[in-house]
Amino acid sequence: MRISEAAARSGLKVDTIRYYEAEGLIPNVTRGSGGQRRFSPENVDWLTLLYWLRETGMPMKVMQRFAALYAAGDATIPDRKDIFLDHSRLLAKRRDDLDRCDEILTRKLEIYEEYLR
Amino acid sequence: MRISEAAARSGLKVDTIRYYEAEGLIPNVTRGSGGQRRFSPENVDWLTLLYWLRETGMPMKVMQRFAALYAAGDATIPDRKDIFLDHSRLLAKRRDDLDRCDEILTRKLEIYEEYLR
DNA sequence: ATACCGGCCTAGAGTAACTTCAGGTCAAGA
DNA sequence: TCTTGACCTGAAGTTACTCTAGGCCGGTAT
Repeated sequence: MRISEAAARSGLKVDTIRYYEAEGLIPNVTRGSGGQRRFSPENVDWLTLLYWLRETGMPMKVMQRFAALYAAGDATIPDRKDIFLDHSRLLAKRRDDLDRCDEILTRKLEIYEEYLR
Repeated sequence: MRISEAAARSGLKVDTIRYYEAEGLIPNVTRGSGGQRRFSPENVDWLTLLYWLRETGMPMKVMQRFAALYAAGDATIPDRKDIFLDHSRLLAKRRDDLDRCDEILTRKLEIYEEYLR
C-alpha cells in the first residue's frame, strides 16, 4: 500500500513517516517504479508500534537503537527485551504522574467550586 | 527564596523557570535589589502546578492563557475551570494510551520469551 | 576592607522532534 | 491526452526547552 494508507492505519502522519524513514527508524521500506514508497502489512505493524512508543514518550534515540537491533537479527532479542522492559517502567511512572496531576486538578476544582457557590 | 530553591521545590529547572517567566507564565515575580528574582511560597505553588501540567502534556499556549486568566482576577474562574476540566479529559485519554501501549509491549515480550525458550 | 567565588543575570545559539513549504514528478481516471 | 490529487526531495520554520558566553551580585574568609 502507499504512504497515505500506511499513515491512516498506523496513526502517524505522512510527513512523520517520511521523517522516521530518513532517520533510520523503519526497516525494509521498498520503492515502486516511480520512486514511491510501498508499505507491507509488516511495515504498518512496525509503524503502529512506533506510534504507540512515541505517544507514550519513548525518545527517538531509543527507537533508533531498537530499529538497529531489529535489523541486526534475532541475536539482539535480549537487548530489545530490555528496551521494552525499560519502557514499561516508564509507563508506570507516567501513570503515577497522571494520578498525581489529577489529584492537584481535583483540589483546584474544589476550590473553584467553593468560590463559585 | 531564590531561583535555585524554587527550582528544587517545584521540579522545574532554573533555566525553565526563567524561560517561563519571559513567556509570561509566572505572575508576581519580584526582584531583589541587585535584580535577582525572589520567589514567594505562592510563586512556588504556581511553579509546581506548571510542572505537573507540563509533565502531563499541557501545551504552553494553554498555560499562557491560564496565567493571563489568573492575572485578570476572580471573574475568570469559570474559564480556568474549563481549562482544568479539558486537561482532566486529556489525562484520561493518556491513561488509555498507556494501557494500550502496555498491552502491545506485553504481547511483544511474550513473543520474545517464547523465542528465547 | 577586600578578595574570592558560587550563584544569578541576559542575549543568543543549539537541540529534538517534528511540520510546513517550494518546486517538481507520478499515475490513474475522464 | 489531459488533468489533478498524491507523491517526491531538500530546506526552512516551529515548539519548548537547554546550553553557552560573558558579565554582575553577595555572602564569607582573610
